[in-house]
Amino acid sequence: MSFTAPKGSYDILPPDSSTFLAVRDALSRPARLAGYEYIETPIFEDTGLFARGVGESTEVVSKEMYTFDDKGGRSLTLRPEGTAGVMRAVIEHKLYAGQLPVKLWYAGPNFRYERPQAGRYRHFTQVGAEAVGVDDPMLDAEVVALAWDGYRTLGLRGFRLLLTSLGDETCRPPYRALLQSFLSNLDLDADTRRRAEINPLRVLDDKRPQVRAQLDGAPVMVDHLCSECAEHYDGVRTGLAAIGVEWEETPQLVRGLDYYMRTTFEFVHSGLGAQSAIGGGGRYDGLSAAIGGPDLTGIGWALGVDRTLLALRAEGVAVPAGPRVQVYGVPLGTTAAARLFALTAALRAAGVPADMAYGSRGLKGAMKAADRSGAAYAVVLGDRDIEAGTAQLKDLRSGDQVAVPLDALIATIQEKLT
RNA sequence: GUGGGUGUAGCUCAGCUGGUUAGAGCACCGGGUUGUGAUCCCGGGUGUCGCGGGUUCAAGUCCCGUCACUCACCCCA
Repeated sequence: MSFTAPKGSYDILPPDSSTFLAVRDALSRPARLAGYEYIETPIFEDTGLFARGVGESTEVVSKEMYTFDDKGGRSLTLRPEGTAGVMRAVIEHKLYAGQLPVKLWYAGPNFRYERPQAGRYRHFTQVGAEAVGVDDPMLDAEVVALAWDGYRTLGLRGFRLLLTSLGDETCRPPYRALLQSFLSNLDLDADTRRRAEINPLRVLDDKRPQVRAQLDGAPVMVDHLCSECAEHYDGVRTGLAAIGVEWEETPQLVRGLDYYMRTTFEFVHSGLGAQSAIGGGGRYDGLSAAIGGPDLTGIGWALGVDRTLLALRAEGVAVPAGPRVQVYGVPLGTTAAARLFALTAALRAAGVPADMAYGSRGLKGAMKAADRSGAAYAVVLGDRDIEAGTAQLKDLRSGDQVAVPLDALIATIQEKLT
């Protein structure tokens, strides 16, 4: 009997795992620099939170949730997205009672029961940011810009920002009715007809040519915004333009979660196969009230770490990984090994990433291990050296080797590494 | 949920219309050098040919089933 990672999940292994960490760090850095503070919420929540927050009509809730009963009979669900849990925490702990906006960022796994394919997993990792409690179009622009900066600083270039406004409770219902009457005159299959009933906006995003062909001239939300929404949207665009963020007006942009309204955006990349979105978000002013909280506005995004990695690979961008070991100890014999063991610990205590050869590999094997470790220097120590009170310090790049007094070794190494 | 593709060594793959001991490159291990890596030379195959059944004198190769992976539809980060 042997086991493999469950369908749709995968292991993040070295050496790629360091890139994974670096991407997660880089995507969240702009938010951290902008006053967003870290929040960590449970990976499972009350099933009702997602049903009401994300929306019963969404595919995510209706067929993609990992739901189970715990031993106490509670219905819990592995989170399919991050915003609902964060909003729940904001409400539960009354974070909105302090200064607004409440700015939060988070990172972690999410779960959706979907058929896996390139860039789509059942267990996927997102970095998220949310700004709650202030309805200012400039805040929308800030949030969008934070994601933009994250991708840019990673070295990603081939991504595009799609932007639109979904209107609000004033202008969306009449538009929705208008769209539904337009769609009712089209030749659509039963499945799509049902979708037109539940969420007609989503039909606009259909990729199939036979559907696309009929969508010319379909009414779009941005042409039917109420004056408040239109003004808000103008403010967002003015803000983005002011800081050099480039976007593409995309009226047919639709998000999969019901809570989005007004500002809505998606970052797409062409290098991932069929799954083009590497991040997305928008304004969710109705979410708090929908899950029993006060009337709180909010705007945020979630960026897919897995998909960003695919995009980086597609562009051939190398992400600088964290520091590897700098010094590697090569002992000859047990006496020397004991001395090197203590020396290695002292190097680490002095802040120098260090490792050494364990087990009886022999000198050749230990040197090989030193080479593979990526270390800049090897410290070779044998009985002969101990007698002389020195260690052999070898520069693994040049091959130069010098004898250094043992009591000056750490200082010498620190000096060479700076 | 629906459809297509692929399963041979740790990895990437070769193995022609079935034919006898299953291969290559890389990686890995050992030696050349019991005090020196990366380079070089020599040696080592580390394998349930995904799994089960069938056809055949003979199956990695053909057929059926099954599982896994993968790509796309759908959906979405």
